[in-house]
Amino acid sequence: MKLGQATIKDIARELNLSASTISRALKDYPGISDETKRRVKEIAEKMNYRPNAIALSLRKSRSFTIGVIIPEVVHFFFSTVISGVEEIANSRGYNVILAQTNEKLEREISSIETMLSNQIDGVLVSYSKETKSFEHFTKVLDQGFPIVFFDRAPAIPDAINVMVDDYQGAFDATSHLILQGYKNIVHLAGPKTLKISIDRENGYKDALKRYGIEVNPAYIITCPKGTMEEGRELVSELLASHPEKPDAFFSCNDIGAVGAMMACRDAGMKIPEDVGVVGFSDWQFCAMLEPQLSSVSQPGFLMGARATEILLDIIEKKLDPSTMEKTLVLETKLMERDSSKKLSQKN
Amino acid sequence: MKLGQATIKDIARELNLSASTISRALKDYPGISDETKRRVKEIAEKMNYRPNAIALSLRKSRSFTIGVIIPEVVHFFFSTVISGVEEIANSRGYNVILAQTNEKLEREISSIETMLSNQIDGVLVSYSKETKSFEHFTKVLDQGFPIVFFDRAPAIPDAINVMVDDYQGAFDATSHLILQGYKNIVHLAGPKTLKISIDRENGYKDALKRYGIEVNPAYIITCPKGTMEEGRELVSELLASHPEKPDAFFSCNDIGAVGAMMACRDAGMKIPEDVGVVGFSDWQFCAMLEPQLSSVSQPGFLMGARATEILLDIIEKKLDPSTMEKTLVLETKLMERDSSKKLSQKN
DNA sequence: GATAAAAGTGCAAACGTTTGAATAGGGCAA
DNA sequence: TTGCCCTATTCAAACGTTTGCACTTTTATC
Repeated sequence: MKLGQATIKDIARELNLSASTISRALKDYPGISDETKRRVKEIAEKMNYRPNAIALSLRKSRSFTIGVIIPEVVHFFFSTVISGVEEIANSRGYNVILAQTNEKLEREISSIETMLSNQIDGVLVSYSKETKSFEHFTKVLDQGFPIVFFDRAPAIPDAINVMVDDYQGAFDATSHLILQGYKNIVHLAGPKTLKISIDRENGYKDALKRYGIEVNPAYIITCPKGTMEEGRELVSELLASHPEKPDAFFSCNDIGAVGAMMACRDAGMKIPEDVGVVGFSDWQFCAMLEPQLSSVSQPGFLMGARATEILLDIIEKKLDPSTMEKTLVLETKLMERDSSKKLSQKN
Repeated sequence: MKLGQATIKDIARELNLSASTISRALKDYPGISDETKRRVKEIAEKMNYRPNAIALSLRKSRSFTIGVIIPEVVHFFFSTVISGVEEIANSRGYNVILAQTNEKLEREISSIETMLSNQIDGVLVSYSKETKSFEHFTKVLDQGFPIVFFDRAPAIPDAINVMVDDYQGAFDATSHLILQGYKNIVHLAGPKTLKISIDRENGYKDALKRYGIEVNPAYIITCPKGTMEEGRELVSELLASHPEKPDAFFSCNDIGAVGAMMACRDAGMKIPEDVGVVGFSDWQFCAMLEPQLSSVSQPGFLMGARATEILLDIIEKKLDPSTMEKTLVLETKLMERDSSKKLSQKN
């Protein structure tokens, strides 16, 4: 009948009761007669009553909504993270509001502003590649607002992070290549603004050192864009210009690894016989390639889920940000596939 | 100083003015002296004032938030849709709240309920595979609440849809296989609950008829799960059991197509010489496979963007749902790659 | 039959904002 | 002085809930 949604007041009018009685009856508060409760619920049902969460938010200064700020949605890893966030948030009665920054600092700043305006209870952030200063985060953190960072850990003291052991993952991947008999291992590195890039590079370097191989700076190629074309081009150039050709590639991402595979194929090199390749992230398609691409798998869903659990625990005061463990490191797992299996190939 | 955020009242107290004056000053209403405006803005800035969008929502009965209900986030196509939605919503000043159903009807129903409770202004929906009855949508549509469906069009008269021309895409893909000289074309079909599955199957059938090829029911295999393993198994079985082996596969999704490619390889058949394969959706990885997989590309970003534009236009009354065009069909594009190029291979 | 306790319900304020209407003070013409 | 119009500001209600307190009525106790 009415235009908008039925409210508590409408029910009150209908039954000649006060709004407070309706509110209490609906919530099964003690002190309301069973008969009244029954009638209220019946009418509520009939009028298709749906509590107005906005009014509740205003009253309680709690919105039961968390924000997620992410560089890109169209990204296998991040989409798995979102999935994990959504799953936990939903199961604990929270909504998820989403913003993607497209790796732009400006979008990051405006997103967090809008979200705060919308009274979110907390936010999960993976900051953009452009972000070098973290004031827009510290400003709100200082006000006691809960932020949990994931994947990309910011240079903020005492910030709460959920990340993957990028160093160890890279170390494992590089070690694996060495143990398979590859000697000249090139690293396709990510932008230096991201801690994960640096960690992965360090893992790579330390693995080489561990096995007594000298780190060759010319073998570390930075791929700022992280696209397949970029990887393909840079690797092609390297192969063309370098007298002693590299015989393995460890890329900081899977897409770059595919680029490397293509460049190698272009140069007539066979994978894994002539050259080994390992990627990072273990995107879905790794198992579909020919040969299947070895990669360091990152538990995206788990990361999203754990980060959300921590955030909600902080929001609900089950966890105290000042005394809690600040960093949660999740383990990676090297998925050894054909692209790096020189040894088994020899059999 | 204070615990929470500064409010209009705080500014009012600070300047010994009333809340209404502050509100008007901040919005540059006429009738407020320039001097007052200046002072108000200065203090607002200093106190780090941030308007409370929740209070505004309550007042205006408008939340400037739209919902997106989607089967899965970890899905290339859907993630591109989300990206398009986010882009347009953001540029027009709206928030996006996200829910994934994991293809469960129950989640779909509870998601829309929660969103309505949260006073969203409208919702974009791609319904789940489990959904057979649409009452939970018609109920809210009848109340005049704006819903735009995308990709999967529901059986609801007058519902507003943005979809892809699945029929034409399938027709094109099948025609392409025929023109390349393949004769026994198998179709890996999707669940019959989805209109897109039926449309694609019809496109396949009609293309066969168009070229005078009889439709063989045994060549239509339904893959309810749509996983790679499922495709691989079903195709392997078919190849093993069928005396006259099929020489091409048109799959209703890319993952199934990869399964088919693997099964063919397992059976010692060469792609594209012995068997042609075409997928649907043109996921990122298609161009990374060996051979590269031909596929029907769906404009996911555009679909998200257009659906959002339509939804916001309805919300903002720029478009009238009763008189507007109900269905927007976006074109697909066949990406012809090596997996289906028998002819050029022969040269 | 008085008194107290218990049961059931209503009042009113609060959350932060907007907005139509009212008010105060000043200037100016008649 | 009166009357009128400006300008700048305030009042108060409204959006839909919740909740401490007060109020009425019934029931129990002595």
